[in-house]
Amino acid sequence: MELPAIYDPSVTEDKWYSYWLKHRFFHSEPDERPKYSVVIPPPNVTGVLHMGHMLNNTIQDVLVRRARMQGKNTCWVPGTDHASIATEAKVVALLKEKGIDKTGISREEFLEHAWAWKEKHGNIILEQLKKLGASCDWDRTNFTMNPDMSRAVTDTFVHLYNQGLIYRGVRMVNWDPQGKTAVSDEEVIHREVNEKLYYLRYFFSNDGKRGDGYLSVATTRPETIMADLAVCVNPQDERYLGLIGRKVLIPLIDKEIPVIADDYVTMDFGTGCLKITPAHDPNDYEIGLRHKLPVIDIIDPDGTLNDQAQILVGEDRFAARKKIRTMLQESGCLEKEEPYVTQVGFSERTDAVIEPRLSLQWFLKLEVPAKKALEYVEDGRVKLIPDKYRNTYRHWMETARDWCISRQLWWGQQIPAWYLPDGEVVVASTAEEALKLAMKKDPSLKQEDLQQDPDVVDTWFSSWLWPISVFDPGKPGHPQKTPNAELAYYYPTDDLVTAPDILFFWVARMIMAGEIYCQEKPFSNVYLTGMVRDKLGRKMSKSLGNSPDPIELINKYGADGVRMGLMLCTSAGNDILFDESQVEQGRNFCNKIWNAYRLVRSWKRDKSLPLEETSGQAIKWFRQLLASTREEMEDLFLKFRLSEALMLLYKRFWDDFCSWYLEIIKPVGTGKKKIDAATYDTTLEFFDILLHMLHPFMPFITEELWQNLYERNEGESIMVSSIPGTGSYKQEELEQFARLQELIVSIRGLRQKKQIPGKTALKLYIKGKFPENLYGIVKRMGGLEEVVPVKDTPREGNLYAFLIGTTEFFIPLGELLDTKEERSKLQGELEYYRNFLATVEKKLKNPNFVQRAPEQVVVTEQKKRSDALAKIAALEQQLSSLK
RNA sequence: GGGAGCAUAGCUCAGCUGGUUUAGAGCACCUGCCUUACAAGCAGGGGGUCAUGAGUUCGAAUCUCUUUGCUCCCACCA
Repeated sequence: MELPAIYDPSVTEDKWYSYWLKHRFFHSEPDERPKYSVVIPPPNVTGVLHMGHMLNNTIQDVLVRRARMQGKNTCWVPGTDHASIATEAKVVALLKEKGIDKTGISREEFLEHAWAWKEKHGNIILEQLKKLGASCDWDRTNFTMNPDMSRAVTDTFVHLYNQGLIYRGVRMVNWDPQGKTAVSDEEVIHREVNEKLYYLRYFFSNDGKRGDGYLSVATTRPETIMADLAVCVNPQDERYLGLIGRKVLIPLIDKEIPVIADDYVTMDFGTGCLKITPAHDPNDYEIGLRHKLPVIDIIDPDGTLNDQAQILVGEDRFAARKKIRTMLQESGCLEKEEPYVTQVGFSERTDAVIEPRLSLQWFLKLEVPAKKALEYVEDGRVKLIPDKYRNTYRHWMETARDWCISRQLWWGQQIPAWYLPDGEVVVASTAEEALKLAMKKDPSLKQEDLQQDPDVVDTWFSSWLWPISVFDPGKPGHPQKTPNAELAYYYPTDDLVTAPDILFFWVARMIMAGEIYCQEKPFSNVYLTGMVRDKLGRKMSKSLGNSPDPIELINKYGADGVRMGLMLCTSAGNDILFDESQVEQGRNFCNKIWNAYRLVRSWKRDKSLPLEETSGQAIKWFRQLLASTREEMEDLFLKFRLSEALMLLYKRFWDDFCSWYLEIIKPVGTGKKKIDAATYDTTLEFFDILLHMLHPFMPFITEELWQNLYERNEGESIMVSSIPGTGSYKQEELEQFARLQELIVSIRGLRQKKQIPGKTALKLYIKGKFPENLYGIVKRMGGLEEVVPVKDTPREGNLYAFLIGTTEFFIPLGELLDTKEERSKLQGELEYYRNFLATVEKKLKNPNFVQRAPEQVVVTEQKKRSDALAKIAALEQQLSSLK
């Protein structure tokens, strides 16, 4: 078979992916084998694959493929999330382009558009994952708004309501004026913003007219003054003691409001006077409650001022701020303004400035679930990787406030609550059941008398059920129900791979749902990936244009190359600085593997040839190296140190297998490609093992070569084949070989330095310990004609001398030896070892050290001393023989 | 404002339950090579007072504290 010198991923990747699909290797059904299950963090159905997905899904695929090769019944469940607010925003924008206003169409019409859009774009991201090689069980592809998934959400709502965990109430919520919906605390992102602090004059009231004197009140939100209901000072504040109870006038509208006192106010901030606006500030709301103030809401859901404001009606809150500033100035009520840096909340999804807003919403009590979910992590039933996230996790779980779960949107699961004409509410899974409940209160009621709550639940209220409902959608909402066979087999899942920014949104809540409905964790390990940034450490964003298109990268470098590039620079929890050069390294590695295979394939197996000593020794060494590598790999995977595992394989393949093993055994001489059968067979076996170890990281090229390695039948695949055994290893023998390598590197270095061509054969004397059965390899790799063991330093002149461990080596160089240079080299080394000896002896002469240090450490130091002494003696002798 | 984490070679990182010679890897870099597997390659090589200052210790990259510089999380003092 003639193979091209350059590996071309484009001819293999699609071929093998279709092959895997055709033979349903990704599909899993419960059986008697041990299972390994993973649920994908469902990407937004509107989403397009970005580098974060690439990283995340590569990691999952590596874990999944490795488990599968270990013989586990492996199930990776894929799917997408309906992402209510993000998707709804997209659909609204899309309709707007078509000239359709959401407010002008019915809920049903809107949902039709939304579903149509989902059908058209919803699978893009999953198709992209296939390009990456993701071995998901596509038969199980799910969607958080599939009917049975939605049913699970509804049942959960009903169950938790009946448990008294869900309640409805008026609360100050985070309002997104762009999405026109409430959002949870976690969906608000605080950013520092340069604003102004305005100092406003609230004149004392003289029967509703401006009296003498005023209170100066500092605020960042002058547009809300019309909703003021008091000015508040600290009761301890001597400046204002006599003023409590007096009335002041709101600037511009001259409305009379009282001066009240509350401990909340800090005396040394601003002027010590705080305007109280209960409708538009959470703290003011609390103060308002304490002082029984009414509430005046002047801002509409879309962020514009309403009639209640009296002035600037219809203006957007920020436009109103600008205008009111001018008006205040003109009326003499703006005392001064100063620059002020403050934290402003933005909506995670729409980036609109969050407006605190009083509204009637549904809440889920988190206190008890959070406490239980904390225990899972604290006692190690759920492990976070890296461990540092335990602190943040604990902090959040200890301070979690009730979760606002209602959203004023249409795209999502509608809240299963029905209102009776008298305003009473019934909560039930279906309209019929709701009617039954309602009729218990009033038998005359009919279906049309009931009004379903128009809101939907938060997306996370569906995704927190994901690891349960993908297996058994009937289980959420029904803690007593016996789990179906799937849930019983696959749950809890093994590993979850996700980003730390949704640790609370999602991970914590899945643990809560797991506890509530299964009394069991949803997964054992949570591997938290870092964020993918560009090489300058900046976040990848569309506006910066620094985010590469993953599909283009795959087309350019191959999926294996991209996977390797990502995996090389990922350590759990640390952000990864992505640079295309890493992907290039991945591609180069593919090419290396490819060419190693080409070399092996170019040989002719010849049964009549005997096994050469050099090959025998190389085989013995490499077999042990593989055994020790597998042991290391086990350990690295256990600790989720995936980049290190890959780097280890990279070095084993490139440095050890290619540069040493293959170079030692490869047939030499022109045109001669014959190789003895034993070496040939063993080399294929080694190749087989290496391909197996590499496969989780680089599935395509390994499958391609594995298929070629031996005769294969249709239906076979590396991904479901077992790894050949490697046996045991002896550490001393590996170390011995490492010294052999060091010797050869020294000889090559000498050649390089002295410009001795490879063809010029050299002679080597060995004084000291060095196994004779490795002479052959030394000769071959070092280009030597003779290796001579000696008892004493040879008498021969012009010897180039060097040390490895305590063994001395000499190479006669004749004219080439520069005695002066040689002497200074030896003297340099001598100085080094003398200094070294000095530090060691300093330690050993220190009675404190000898007394207090552990015996083993002292022994090591003594060994260091004797070694150094031996080396110094050797060097001195070499030096004297130079003269 | 509170909390957490990080700082080791030009870059990305490992080492951090203190003691395996005087700190490692990959990439990048430098030198020499188109040696019929691979120039996406081969061979060789240089490069770090482990951010700072102090302390604990016989001994510190590793433990404690100080300073500086980044990063993240939490927190609604107008």
